[in-house]
Amino acid sequence: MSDTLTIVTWNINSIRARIDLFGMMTKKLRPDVVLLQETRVTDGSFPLKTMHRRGFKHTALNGRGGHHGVAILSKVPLDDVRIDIIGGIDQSRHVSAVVDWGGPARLHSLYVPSGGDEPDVETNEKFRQKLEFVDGMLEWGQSAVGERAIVAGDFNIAPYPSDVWSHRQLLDVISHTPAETDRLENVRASQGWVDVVRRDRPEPQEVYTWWSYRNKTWPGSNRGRRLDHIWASPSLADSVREIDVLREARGWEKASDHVPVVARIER
Amino acid sequence: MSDTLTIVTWNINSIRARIDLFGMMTKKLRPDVVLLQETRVTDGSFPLKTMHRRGFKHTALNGRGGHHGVAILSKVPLDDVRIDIIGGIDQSRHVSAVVDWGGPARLHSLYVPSGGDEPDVETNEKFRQKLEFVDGMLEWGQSAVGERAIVAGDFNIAPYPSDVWSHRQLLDVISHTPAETDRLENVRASQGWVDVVRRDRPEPQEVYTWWSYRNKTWPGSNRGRRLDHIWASPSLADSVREIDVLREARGWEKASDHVPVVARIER
DNA sequence: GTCTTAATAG
DNA sequence: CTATTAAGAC
Repeated sequence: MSDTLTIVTWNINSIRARIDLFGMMTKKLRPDVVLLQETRVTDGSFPLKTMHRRGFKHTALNGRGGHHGVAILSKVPLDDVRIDIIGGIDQSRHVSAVVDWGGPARLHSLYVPSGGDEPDVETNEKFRQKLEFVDGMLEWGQSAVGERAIVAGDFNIAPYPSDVWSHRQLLDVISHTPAETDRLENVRASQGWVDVVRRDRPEPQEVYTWWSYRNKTWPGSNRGRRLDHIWASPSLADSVREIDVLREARGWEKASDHVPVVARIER
Repeated sequence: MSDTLTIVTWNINSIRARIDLFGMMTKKLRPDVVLLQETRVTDGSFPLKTMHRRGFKHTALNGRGGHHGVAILSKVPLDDVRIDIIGGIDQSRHVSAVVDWGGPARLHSLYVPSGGDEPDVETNEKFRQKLEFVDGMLEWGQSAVGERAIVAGDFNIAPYPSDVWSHRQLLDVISHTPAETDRLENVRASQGWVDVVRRDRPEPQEVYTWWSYRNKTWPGSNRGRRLDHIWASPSLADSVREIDVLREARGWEKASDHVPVVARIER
């Protein structure tokens, strides 16, 4: 173990269907801790043996059935595993655990609801739930930000103009509507979370972590969005360095539509 | 083209899922004509381009949707393609075509219904249909046997004691019940078809062409059955030589539960 | 487009 | 156990 702790967050879109891609990712990035979203597997069927074989001996799981599901795989010990219900939505969208890295630091794997197709809370229950989830983060994050903490995962929101391939064309598309981006930015700013990716690659740099499966938008037209995020609490933010987006993973055989995002934490 | 025409019959259990195994088979056996069953694909989605690339430029298809389906792939011209409805059961279970091999010879690819689980015509509609299909072969085969002809395929019946791993234990198991074996043997004998596999490997030699996916019966316990057959009309039988069962195919990665059966026809 | 589950078939 | 289809989710 060196003097940096390498953390990866990745919406892997089924850990079972992409267990080999998980291996390719670890070979490439050598992470100490991996925060996964959309594992799509109940805890009992999670491929723990494979993970152990690959050195991830410490795990925190929160999966249930074919949808959603989050997990933390770690080479360093995980303490005080916790599952939080955010915004009253009980759907395996959060798990966290504490690592000892220059003192305790809590790592949260977060999976915000996607929100369906129509950005209308009246007609689209899923969109309403998504907003409720982000509203729920207002209270939830208030206590989380008080620790040395990282919140990382698929937020399903691209908050800034350079987080999408076309700000104008996506203003009415779920993930980039003001109803979402305003709420998310309010959570972040009011609590003091540092969006470390944007800190190191400030606007108007384009940063994307997701490219749709539908339409062959990748890599040609590059119609991506930055849906995956790493937030650091103020007390930890200065130790977070070397942010990276593993863009090439979108081109792998049988790729996830999301790519891994990496950060390294100094001790 | 040499002086023998190599014919293979194979229940491939999805041509799309096993297109690579089809290639392995052809590399191994170098067939001129392949009679397939359980192709599980509509004609429009049949991988014709791949077949053409591999030299099978002449095809006769009868598939419709996710189940059943038969086909003939050939390196030599196919004439007078015909689809017969046998026993009134219209389920893509037959296709035939004529090759010119020392005169015209009709090759039939046949897929007899499996028959479900309970050997009871009262409670099991599928079993009733299976018996109706074999009864239908009585009339159908009468005209077929008048030509120089091969009828090959998955008959889903193991007619003789040495066609199953335990005659006694399978007497009440569909594929080896007297209701089936008596009917099939009656069709064969009354019309004069030559079961060329049994002619060359007479009882009590064990010959199996199928090993179940359920339970790991292969290769250890060798609980197989001879469900796939090659029958020759009297006028052609003497030209049929070098029967072989490609047993090793059951051990291939992602194998079909049936293995290819080969015959060579002299000109 | 790419997964999941479930039902259905073999 | 190994396929298929269909629905639903993302």
